[in-house]
Amino acid sequence: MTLRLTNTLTRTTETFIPLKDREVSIYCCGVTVYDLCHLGHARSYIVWDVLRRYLMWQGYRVTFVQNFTDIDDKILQRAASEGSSMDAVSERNIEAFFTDMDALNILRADRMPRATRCLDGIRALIGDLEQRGAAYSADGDVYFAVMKAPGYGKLSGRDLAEQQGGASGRTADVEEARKRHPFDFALWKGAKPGEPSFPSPWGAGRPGWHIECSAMVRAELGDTIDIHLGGADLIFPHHENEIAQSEAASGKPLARYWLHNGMVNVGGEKMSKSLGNFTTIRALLESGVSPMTLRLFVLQAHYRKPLDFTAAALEAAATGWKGLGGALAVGRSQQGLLGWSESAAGSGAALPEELAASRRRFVAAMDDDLNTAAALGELFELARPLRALANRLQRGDLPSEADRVLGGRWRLLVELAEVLGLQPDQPRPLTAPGSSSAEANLAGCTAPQALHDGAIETMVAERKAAKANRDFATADRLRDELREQGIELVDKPGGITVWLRG
RNA sequence: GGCGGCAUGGCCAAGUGGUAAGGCAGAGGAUUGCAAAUCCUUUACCCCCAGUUCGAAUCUGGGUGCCGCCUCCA
Repeated sequence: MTLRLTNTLTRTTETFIPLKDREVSIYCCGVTVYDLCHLGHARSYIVWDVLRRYLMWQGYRVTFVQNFTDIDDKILQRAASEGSSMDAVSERNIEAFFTDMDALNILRADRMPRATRCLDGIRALIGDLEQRGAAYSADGDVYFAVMKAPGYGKLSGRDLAEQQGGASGRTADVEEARKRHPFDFALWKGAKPGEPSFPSPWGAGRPGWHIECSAMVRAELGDTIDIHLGGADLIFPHHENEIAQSEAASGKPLARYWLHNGMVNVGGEKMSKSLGNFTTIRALLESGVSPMTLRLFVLQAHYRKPLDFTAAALEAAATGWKGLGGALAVGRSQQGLLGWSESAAGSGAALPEELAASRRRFVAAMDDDLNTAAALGELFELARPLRALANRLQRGDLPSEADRVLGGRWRLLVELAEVLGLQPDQPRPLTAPGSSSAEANLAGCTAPQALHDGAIETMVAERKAAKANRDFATADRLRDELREQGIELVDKPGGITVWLRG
C-alpha cells in the first residue's frame, strides 16, 4: 500500500516517495491577512490538514510550514480605510485565522513565518538572483527575468513564446513599461510615498508577492521540499514564479510534488473575495453550522474537484454528521453503560477480519490520491450499527450483548475519523461544575436548563393522563410545547415515556 | 484565443474495462393512538453519437454543456 498523489507538475498521479525515508517536508501557501478567511480557505486547509494527518498516521515525521502574507496592497488599503496600520490589520486577522482554523480542528503548522519577519532571507534571495543574472532593477523596482528561467511555464503548461503577444497588449502602465518581458514579475517594489517600507540595497520598498514563499521555503525547509500545497488558483502565476525564483537561485527542484485543491463555487462560480460572493468561516459557524459539518461537507468531495456551496448540500452534511458524530461519541458519552475502553485500535493486527477489511478499504481510498469521499463511505459503514445504538441508548434502552461487542468497531471508527480530523462535537459547558461529563450526558442535561426537570415531569404526567383518556389532541399539544423547549419525548412499550433535552 | 478540468439516480458524491460505494431525501412493511427512534425491504438504461473489446460509466474519436487559470485570489 502506497500513497499516490496527483502532481500538477507532471499532470499524473504518482507514487509518493519522500526525499528522506519516513520524513516529509511540506510547505502550504497561507493567507494574505487583510480580512477574515472564507470557505475557500476552509476547504483548502481542511484538505491539507487531512493530508498531513494521514501522513502522520502512516508513521511519517511531517514538518509543515505555512506562511502569512502580511505585506500587501490590500492590507495597506484596509489599514488606510479604517485609519489603522498595516501591522494592526495583519495582527487582527492572524488572530482571527487561528480562531477559525482551531475551530475547524485544523492542526497548527509547525512553523508559520510572516513576510515582515523574513526580510533578511528575502533580500538575500533577491541578491542571489541578481548575481546570477536572473534579476534586474529598474527605477527602484527589482524584477525577475523569466527569459533566464529555461523551464518557465512548466507547472502551468504555458509557453512563453506563445503567450508573449497576448500578454503584452493587456496592461500598458508604467510598471509594464519597465519590464523586459511581460511575464517578468516584481521581486522588490520601490516604496510609494506614505507607505510602510523596508530598507534594501535597491532602495526602500517591500517584497513582491512571490518571493516570500521562496525565501521561507529555503529558510525553513531547504532547497528542495517534498510537497508544496495551495489552491488551484495559485498555479499561475504564483507557484510558477516561485519555481522560477527558487530554482534559478538554487539550481535544484523546489518541490517534488505540487498539489492543488479545487475551488469552492457558489452557484457554479468560484467563491472569491474579488467577486464578493464569499461566506466567511466565522459567519457560517456563528450561524449555527458545526465545524464538523463543514469538515464533512468538504471531505465528501474529492479535493481536486470544484465543490459547490449550497444550503441544501450543507444541510445534508449536517444531517450526515448528526449520525456519524453520534456514533463517534457513543463510546464516551455512554461509557457508563458500555464500558468500552478508549485505547487505540493499533495497527490492525488484532482486528477481526471484518474490521481489518474495513480498515484496508479506508487506507486504499486514502492512498488513492486522498479519496476522502470513499474513505468517508467506509466510516459511514462502520458507524451504522453504532449510530443505531447511540440513538437507542439515548432514548433509554439498555445495550444488548450484541451491542457490547461493538467496542472494537467503535475504536476503529474513532481512530479513522481522527485521521480525517473528525471528532465528536464538544459537549456544551456543564451547568453543574461538580458532575462528571459521563454522568451529565447520561442524564441528558448538558444544556442550560430552560425548563426545570420538575416542570417537565409534570407535563409528561399530564400527557400520560391525557393519553389514558384518549385525549390525543391534548397529549400532542403537550408534546409540541415541550419540543419547542428543546425537550423530546420518547414513548416506550409499557406506557413509559422518557424525555431528553435536544 | 492558449492551457487545464468536469458531466453518474430527486440532490450531493465515489467508482476509471467485468453487469453501479456512501450521505441526504423518498417509498413500502413491522412497531406506535399519532409521532420519533429502531428493524426489514426498496429507488440509476452512468450527457449524446460512433468505434475498440467476449465485455465500457470506465478506453478511442467526434459532438454538446458547464467550470477554472491566463489580473489579486485557497
